[in-house]
This record gives sequence, C-alpha cells and structure tokens, in this order.
Amino acid sequence: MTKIESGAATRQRLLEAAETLFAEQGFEKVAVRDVTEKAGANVAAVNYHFGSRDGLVDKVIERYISPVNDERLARLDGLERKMAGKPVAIEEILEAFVRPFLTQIQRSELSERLCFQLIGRMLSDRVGKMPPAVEMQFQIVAARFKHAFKKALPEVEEEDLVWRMQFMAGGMIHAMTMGEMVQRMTQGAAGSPTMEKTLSRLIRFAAAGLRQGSGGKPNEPSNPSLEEAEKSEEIPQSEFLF
Amino acid sequence: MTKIESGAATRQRLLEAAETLFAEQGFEKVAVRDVTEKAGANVAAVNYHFGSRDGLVDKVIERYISPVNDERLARLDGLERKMAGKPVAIEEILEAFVRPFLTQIQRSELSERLCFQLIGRMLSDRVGKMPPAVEMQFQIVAARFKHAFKKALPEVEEEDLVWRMQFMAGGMIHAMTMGEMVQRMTQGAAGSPTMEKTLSRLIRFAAAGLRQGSGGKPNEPSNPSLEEAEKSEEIPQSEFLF
DNA sequence: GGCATATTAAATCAATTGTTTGACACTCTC
DNA sequence: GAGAGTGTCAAACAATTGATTTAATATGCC
Repeated sequence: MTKIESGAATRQRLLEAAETLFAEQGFEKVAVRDVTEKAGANVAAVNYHFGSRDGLVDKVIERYISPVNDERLARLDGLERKMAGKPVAIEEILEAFVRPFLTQIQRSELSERLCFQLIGRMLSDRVGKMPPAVEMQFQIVAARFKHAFKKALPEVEEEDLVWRMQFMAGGMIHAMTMGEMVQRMTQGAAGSPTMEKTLSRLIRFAAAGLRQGSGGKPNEPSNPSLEEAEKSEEIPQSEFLF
Repeated sequence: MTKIESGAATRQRLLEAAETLFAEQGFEKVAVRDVTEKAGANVAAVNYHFGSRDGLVDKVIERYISPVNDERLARLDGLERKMAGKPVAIEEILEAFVRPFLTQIQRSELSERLCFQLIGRMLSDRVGKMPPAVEMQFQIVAARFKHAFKKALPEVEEEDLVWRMQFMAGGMIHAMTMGEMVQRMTQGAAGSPTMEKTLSRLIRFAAAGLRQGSGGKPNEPSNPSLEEAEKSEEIPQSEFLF
C-alpha cells in the first residue's frame, strides 16, 4: 500500500526534507531521524540511499552548489568570449559570480528565505568540508575569476586583489546568512524585485571596493622587509574558497 | 593533594581549554568531556562552575566580545568628541569598528590564528544566540555606528547604507573565519605587520564600497511602487548584528 | 508463476551526549 | 574541634545519536 511509489521517490523526499531541515536548523543539529520522519520514510532509508548521514549532506550540498558553479563558469565564458581578449568590466564579472545563486533560488522548491539560508549555511559552516567534486569546482571558479579580475584591474597587485575578492565574497555570504536581513530582503513576494535590488547593491559595493578609486596608486609604501619574508613558504593547496 | 589549587583556578582552566577547543572545532562539536579533560578537571566541573554547557559557551563569548564592543564605543566616542559635531571620516569610523578585534587578539592568551578563528566562529555561527548582555551591546554598537555613517554619508539613503554596512561586516567576518587566509595573514610572526596591513586593506575596501564614488548619485531610479509596499511592516527588534 | 533484486519496516546496537548524584576533602569561623 | 561552605571527584543517569540487522514486501525480468 505504501509502496506504490517506487524507487527514486523516497530518495527525492529524503533530499527535500533534508534541505528544509538543514536550512532551518543547520547541518549539524538535525538528526537522521528528523529527516526520515519528515520524509515519511524509515530510519534506515538514509543509510540505504546515501550510505551515511554525511553522504546525505554531501548530496544536498552538491545539488545546490554544483549548478551555481557551472553557471558561474558559463557566464564568465560568455563574457570573455564576447570581449575577445579585452578585459571584462568588473560589474559584469561580479554579476557572473553572484547571479547564479539567484538562479538556483528560483530553481529550488524551497522558499526563497529557506533557500537563502541553506546556501548561506553551506558557504559559512561547511567551508573545507565540501564534497570533493564541489571542492574542485571551487578551485576552478576561484582561479578563473581571479584571472578575470586581474585582467580588469592590472594595476592592483595580486595579494591586494586576493584580499579584495575575499572581502567581496564575505559580503555576499553574510548577506545570505543573516536571517533578519534576508527576510527583509525577500518580503517583496514573488518576483522579488528586492532581491534584484540587493544584487545590484552588492555589485556596486564590491565593484567600488575592488577598484578603489579607479586608478589606484600602489597602495602605501609599507615596509616590505618584514612581511615579504616568508611569502612563498606555505600557501599550498586551495587558493581560497567561497 | 590534588586540591591545592582552590576555586577560580579550575574555572579559569576550563575557560581557556574551552576557548582553544571552540576555536579549533567550533562551538557545537566539542563535548563537555573534551573541555574538562583538556583542563584536567572532572566532568561535573563545567556544570558546577557555569551551570550548563551553554553557560560555558556564553561566558567564553562574553569574555571575547564585550571588551571589543566597549572599545568600539569608546573609540567612536573619542572620534565624535574630537570632531565636535562635524562628521567623522569614514576611514576613522571603520577603524573604530574593526581595530578593537586586534586589541582583543593581543590581549588573548590564544595564538593569533586561534583567536581569529574563535572570534570568526562567534560572529558567524552564533548570530542570534549571543548572551543577552552581548546582544544588547550589539544593538547599541549598531545604532551608534549607523548614526555615525549616516552623518558621514548624508547623501546615501538609509536602506542603502544599512546594506553597505552589512556587506562591510560580512567582509570583516569572512576574513576572520577563513582558515587558510588567516594563516597566510598571521604567518608574519610577532608584531604581525601583516595584520596591520590586512586591517588597512579592509578599511580601504569598505570605505570605497560605502561611499561609492564619493558624491554618489541617488543610486538608480528603481521602481519604488513595488518595493516600498511593506517597508515598515516587520523589522521588529534587532537592527542587525555583527 | 517464479526468481533475483531493490526497498522498507521494526527492533536493536554501541557509542556519545549533557547532566545529576552523593560521598569526600579542604578552608575558614565560631 | 564541630560545622558550615566551597570544590572536587567517581559513578551513574537518561536521552539521543548514527548505524546495523532481520524479516517482510514490492518490483522487474525471464
């Protein structure tokens, strides 16, 4: 009687239940039983379908982040092809970097608010614990966008640029994470004109911070004797992540 | 024999052990037993000294955040007194907002890296779960700094300003949280000239983002019919937190 | 129909969790 | 030196955790 729905149905219900619960309570606090109960499945279902609790978490993350990173790269590809060697405008790079999240939010079955929170949690709580495939995606994304920014801002030295990108990413993540803010942002019902406005606000903010007075003098003398000491010592693998 | 050290000694050891463990593993993952074991105390010690596990967490947070907020307000007081009614420069407001964290890092017994991570975790994982006293501090800090920024940027409308401050805070928090980055940042041994440099980088980035082309035209028309609909509907308590 | 496979349900496991208890030791006061 | 007050300790508690096992049941292929 209860088995009319065969195969992937339960798996799908588990994923959706997990997404909601993870968004609401975080990845750590929700128990396997909470997920299976909400999904109307058995406790063993998670372990059967995903191998383990961590397997479920990884799948949820992958389903949400991978399309975003794909779209990021696709958009950047398009921009660079369009410019044919010329540097892409900073605002356009930023849009290619951030807008895919809005695409994902529209694609998701979750409410905007929950979807925001879910992605925000992924980007803040799960740094360094992403599934390997996603981790590799981030590497590529980071490298590609750094390259694009470097081309658009040739006068900014690399270390500076990396930090500015880091601040930019932080602003983006923080805007997603903050519950109150998100609510305020997503109150505007359906099409979310407020979400668009927030996106453009973020882009303007980050663009200004990235170029910092367009030209940008070499950014203060600063004694290079001390800080450059062990520059290329560690900094092994991951460029950085976001 | 083992009881020579009376009273507050164990309490102190518990706090220090907890700080280290929380910094390394996060507030959720470390068990009471981990703390007591590292502190060389009994399992019951945490409940005896702090009432509960949450009590310990709150105390750790309070010890680290309260002095920061106090210094923030004191610095802003000083700046405003100095300017005697005139608006304070954005860079100075930002420094009053961020530098107290560096002060706290120097004050702490933790290594710079761990201290950074600990504060970063507080600001990202524990939003909305701060102890009441700290929560109230944040209210005041947010209001005071918003007022100062508003005065320094009279042409920026309030909602815009709030978002820009939010992005700024996000960049700051993210910079603290990112492990790799922090390591890279704090490699420069003792006096941490790199930390100073990072601070000034953050300030320059945020200042540029906050003012966005100095003057700043009213920031795109944008249809006000849709978004202003339910402006003063919710948004009850906390301004926002960081 | 019948067999192999996939999927569920119920019960159970072992481990870990935060917390509590009651006894014991120490310090200080009267 | 009796006794209150404060810390500490080993032990145990009840609850929850992720995971596994066992048997029953549905599904697909021949």
